[in-house]
Amino acid sequence: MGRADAANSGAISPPATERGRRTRQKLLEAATSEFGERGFHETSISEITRRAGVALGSFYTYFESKEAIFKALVREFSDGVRQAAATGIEDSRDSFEKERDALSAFLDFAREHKEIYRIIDEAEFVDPASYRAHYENTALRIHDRLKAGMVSGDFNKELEEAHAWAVMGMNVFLGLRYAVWARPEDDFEAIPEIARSILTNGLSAPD
Amino acid sequence: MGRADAANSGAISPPATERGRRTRQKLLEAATSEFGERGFHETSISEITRRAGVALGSFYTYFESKEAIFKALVREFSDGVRQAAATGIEDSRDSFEKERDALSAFLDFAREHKEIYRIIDEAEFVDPASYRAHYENTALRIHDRLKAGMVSGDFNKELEEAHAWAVMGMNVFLGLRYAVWARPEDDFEAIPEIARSILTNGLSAPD
Amino acid sequence: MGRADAANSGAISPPATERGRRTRQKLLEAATSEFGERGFHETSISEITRRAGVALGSFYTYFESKEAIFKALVREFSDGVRQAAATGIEDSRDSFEKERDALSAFLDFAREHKEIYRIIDEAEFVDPASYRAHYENTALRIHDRLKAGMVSGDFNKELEEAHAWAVMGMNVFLGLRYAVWARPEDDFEAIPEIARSILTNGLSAPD
Amino acid sequence: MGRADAANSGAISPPATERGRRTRQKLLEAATSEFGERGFHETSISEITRRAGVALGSFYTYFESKEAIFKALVREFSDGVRQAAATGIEDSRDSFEKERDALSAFLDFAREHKEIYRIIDEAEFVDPASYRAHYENTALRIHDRLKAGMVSGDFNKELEEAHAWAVMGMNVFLGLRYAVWARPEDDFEAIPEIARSILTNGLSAPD
DNA sequence: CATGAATGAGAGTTCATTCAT
DNA sequence: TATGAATGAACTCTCATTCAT
Repeated sequence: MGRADAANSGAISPPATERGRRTRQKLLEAATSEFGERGFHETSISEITRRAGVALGSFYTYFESKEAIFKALVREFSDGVRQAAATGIEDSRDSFEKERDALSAFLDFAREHKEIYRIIDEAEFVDPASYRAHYENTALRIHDRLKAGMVSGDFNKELEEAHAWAVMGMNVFLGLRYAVWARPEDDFEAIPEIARSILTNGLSAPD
Repeated sequence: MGRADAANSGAISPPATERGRRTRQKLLEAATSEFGERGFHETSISEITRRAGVALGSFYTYFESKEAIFKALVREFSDGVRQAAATGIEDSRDSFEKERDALSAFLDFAREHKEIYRIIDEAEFVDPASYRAHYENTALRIHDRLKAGMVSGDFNKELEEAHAWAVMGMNVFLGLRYAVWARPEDDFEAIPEIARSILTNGLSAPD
Repeated sequence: MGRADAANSGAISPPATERGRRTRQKLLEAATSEFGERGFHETSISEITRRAGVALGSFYTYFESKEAIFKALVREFSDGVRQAAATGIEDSRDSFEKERDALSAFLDFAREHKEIYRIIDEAEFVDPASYRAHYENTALRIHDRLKAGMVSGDFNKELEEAHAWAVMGMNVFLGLRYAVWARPEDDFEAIPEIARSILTNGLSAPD
Repeated sequence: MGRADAANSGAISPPATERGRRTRQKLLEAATSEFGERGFHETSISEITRRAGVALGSFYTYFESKEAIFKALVREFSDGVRQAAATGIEDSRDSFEKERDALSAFLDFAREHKEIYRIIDEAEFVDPASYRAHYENTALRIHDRLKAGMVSGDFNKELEEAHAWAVMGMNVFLGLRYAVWARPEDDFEAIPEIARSILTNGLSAPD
């Protein structure tokens, strides 16, 4: 495979010079903004290059196609989410705190990178494989945390994949509402704790 | 309203004949399939009309634009979800059952109308207002059920809007995984009960 | 020729009923307004029928094509101009008055039928033969008046076709400026007299 | 201005290379011929590019739309008329000769650029503002000449705007008849002198 | 590496006209 | 006569991609 890739005539090698690296980076940043603001189909390569301040033709020095730069961004954001969560739970003291802190880190990430929703969501149409991979990988990681919590005794022993998807869905929609569609009156700091209480007690009234 | 509509010269009036009604319906069905299979941007009007078995120009007898038929479908599906849930909870005996049954009805609906995810999700890009309206309205309805459950004593008195979004996110992602991305080995009948247990006890291990 | 026309399968016969006559008239009036406001190409048959309050298909009961109704209007206006001028000079006492009164009648006609310029001018593109015929016929009539004035001794004996075109151009542009593009501050009643003075003395300073 | 233009993302910047300048010029020439022969609505962009020998898409590298290239041509011709007249009267010895020579230059220009009538006349429908501007500016320039003739004592002191429009109309229609619709038997060289005689003595018989 | 002109397939949309009712 | 649905050719415009400089 390595050789096959090298043989792939249209393949693009990483920039060899510092100047090239900077140009590539400017393109990625411009694409993030444009895709985030207008979406994939409403964005043209020429808008990306204009925003990046480079010539139209230069785009193809760094990316094979419009899809290619989009995929690169999806991967970048997918990684960003993973890392944010991983870092966020380093100091958590139990499994419930872990889930709360993972959500909290995710919300922070989403607030700083508002484009993430539009880019990952649009992957459903532009690059379905990335889209599915992102959510399946995320679910796997959550599932792993659930398993750890089962072992530690915090969580019910019967949890399965569906629980991981339920937690993920909760997180994603809380992010949609309180990061992307945040309103001035929202107390967004309270959200992670709300999620934790749901995972701890569900919605039940106290006995 | 009547006059304003009449003044809008390019506006489209509902079909005046039975034949017209049938043609419009055929177009809606063809569009559902095409948008569901290929997505909005990969679908051309001519594919829709070919599938519907009418001439290209006939499309514009019934819809102002590609966006317009898409919006009509989003509204239709958004309504379908609402109705499915409403019907599904008619016989539920308590608030927890209501949530379980609503999810169950939604999963059934999604399994029958696999296109719904692609169409509603793509609304984020094609018609953001519908997309947001769909989720905000759905959250409102869930919130209303939560309030009813608080009054009835089933639910914790502290539930708020965020809880509704959490429940909605859980449902949406369970639908994504177990209706849209269902695998043969899945026991999808068990899903609603899993959701109910989360809402009842969270993920906690029994005391 | 009469028979040949009758044999022409697509040919349209004059309305047989009073109702038909009224519908045809409504179409002509609607077309006058639409062509006058938007021009030939920006006007669609459906706008004409909507304005006339009849069904789209009914248009073809009365006119063979969009060009056909346009031609009918050009002819109507061309005739209107001819008649207005003819009536306007009935009481004129000499050849100079005749020209003044013809212009005056034309200006009145154009003020009442503002659409005339757009319709006759657009004939240059829609039906060049009518356009040319209109101006050549008008020039011929003016030329005839010039000849009469030469015979009566009012006019210089050397006048020829070019003089007729010059007079016509003067009239047409005075109409453009003082009927179609009239400004509130204009003293449009003075215009015919100005034209007469030009035809009488040119622009020369008095000796 | 610079910044405003740059901000207008879809705006078209002047060709940066010599090759670009040539392509733009070829398009203008092809458009002149096509609009002149068929008119604006009967001409398609693809006919223009075919005649220019460039690809369809290249059109939009240089012009924003079919209207845009048309406007550019109207401006060009409007300018051409102005210049032709200005040059034509450089050696005229009095005000009457000036008018004669201006007309003569205009007739020459129109004979060399037969498209001018169709293009300027069609502006009435394609870009009414240019059409009106062309004639109002032309009338202003004629009016200025009339004023100069009043000061010099050649012309009657009472001349006003209407006289300018009358002169312009005369010229335009003499051009229509003797440049655009010229006939073999016409003595077109005599036309400017005829116009001069009208401006000198009107149509009156000599005393 | 950078530039920007050139390409052309492909899309959405319009609308004059026809025709079954 | 009147209706309005149906037709499909034709058009303008977009834009990802290529390539000569």
